[in-house]
Amino acid sequence: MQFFAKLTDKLSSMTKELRRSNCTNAEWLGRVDCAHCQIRKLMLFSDLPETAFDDVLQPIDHFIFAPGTTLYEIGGDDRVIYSIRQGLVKLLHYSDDGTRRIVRMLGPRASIGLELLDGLEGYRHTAVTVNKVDACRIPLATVEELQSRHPELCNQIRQHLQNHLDRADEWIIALGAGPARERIAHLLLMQGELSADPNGDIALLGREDMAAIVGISVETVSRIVAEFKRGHLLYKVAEDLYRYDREALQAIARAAAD
Amino acid sequence: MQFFAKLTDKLSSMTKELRRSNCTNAEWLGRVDCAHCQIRKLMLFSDLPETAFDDVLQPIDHFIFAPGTTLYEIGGDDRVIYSIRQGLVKLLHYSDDGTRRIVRMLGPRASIGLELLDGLEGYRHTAVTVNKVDACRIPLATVEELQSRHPELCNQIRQHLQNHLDRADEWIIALGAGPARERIAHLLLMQGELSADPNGDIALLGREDMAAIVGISVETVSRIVAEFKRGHLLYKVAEDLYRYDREALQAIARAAAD
DNA sequence: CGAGGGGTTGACGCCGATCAAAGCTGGTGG
DNA sequence: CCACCAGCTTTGATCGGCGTCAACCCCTCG
Repeated sequence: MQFFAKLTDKLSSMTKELRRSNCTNAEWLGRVDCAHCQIRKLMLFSDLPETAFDDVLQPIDHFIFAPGTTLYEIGGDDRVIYSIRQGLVKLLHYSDDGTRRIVRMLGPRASIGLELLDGLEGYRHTAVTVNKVDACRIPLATVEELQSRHPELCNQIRQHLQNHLDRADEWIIALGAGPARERIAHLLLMQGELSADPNGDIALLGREDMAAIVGISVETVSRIVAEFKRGHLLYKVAEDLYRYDREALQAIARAAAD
Repeated sequence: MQFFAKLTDKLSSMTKELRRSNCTNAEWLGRVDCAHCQIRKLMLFSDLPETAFDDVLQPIDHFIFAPGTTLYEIGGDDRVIYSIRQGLVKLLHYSDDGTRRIVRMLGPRASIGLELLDGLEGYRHTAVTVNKVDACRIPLATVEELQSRHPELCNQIRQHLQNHLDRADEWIIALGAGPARERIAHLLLMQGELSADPNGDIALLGREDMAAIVGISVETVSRIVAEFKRGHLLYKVAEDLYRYDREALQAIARAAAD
């Protein structure tokens, strides 16, 4: 009996997920057991004791999302947030003429959708996976429940928000002004720092995404990236993996902007 | 005895303030009695009961700062935050070539300096008053003390951070891309919405500040603003107070960006 | 009265947007 | 297996917007 309840629950989670994902499929990895999560100490719930998760009412699910999957849409309110374990998620905003602007790029350890805690406005952006993304989907009610029992969670949430804010400011300063080549240099350097790779190797984004990030045209991005490649400031070290000349890029980036 | 302690305390507050204010003077209005503050319900401490302030260890002071006063500097850590009651404060970032970029513009009800709660990194920006600014200076220790006794304060802080974040995103989307005239139009509209004035009348910023906000040159800003004035999209209604043609500016702003 | 700071305007050149077309790659179906 | 196509990247040509340098105006303040 219990078994059936759990099963239908699982299935409804999956189909709901599949419906929301407009592009591709999501692979459900199972109900999460946070208490024994290997990387919990790095994530949103790092401060909580293991016992905190014993009796949460709404379950946390663990997914792997294919590239290009929409996790949520601006204005929507699925009552869930996502904690990213692996991969990249872009937060975007569509202007009414169809122009897309990428506002933030989030990787491992980040949480997205926290703006729902604020009340009735819904998600502030559309969130789309860039890579294959490994993430936990946490019901908002669960966050609120945990917070009411463990007020220290609030500090963790605050730090996550502060982190978003710092990234947004960096975005404005480094990617929002100055000549195109400086912005691209900044972008590559930022990606390198964000990268999980010890060498700082990065997976180049599509030109369209890069254009939407730094706010210039696709052609210009392509020209500059191609130029970097020709000058060996950027070269392939593996399939979908590029290494860059940090010194040189920093010199370009520093030319006129921070 | 107690009286003298308080007095010297006051004086040290004042001189410290005067030292930090590199441009102009700050007028000290006195120690604050939050419990009876007329506008507390609108501010950071809105959720707290009146009794919460009975025995805070470090005092909250109330100042009026002259235009151009530096409240704090990037990287510094004065262990205080400011709650803005009236006026405008700009948060800026200097690039190493001397370029300034204004990252946020904050008015009544906003709190600045909350990033100190996060730990050891200090202020993330330099904060400078634009107008005459009426603000309360709250020691960080007081915030932490109040929060430990009233965990619900954390939600209020979270909302303030979320608000900053929303503003930053808006900044990126509306002011960080698109042709110069669209950005200026957006800027004026944003100012109008921020304005306390019921008609949405605004005090025009200096051209240099506007340039640092939208990331274009002073001359271009001047040209565009002058053009707006010539076309009566923008006209003076009083000393230092301008009204704008909302429809027309929105049309310009919508041309290609949000 | 002169000096200085902020705003406006003009002239010129370059960066980057736009339009257009040609490689390149992977997928699909014959 | 190859032909073909679609999508992405690269490259070229052209043109307009905006940065830059410079002069001038206006106002305030010493």
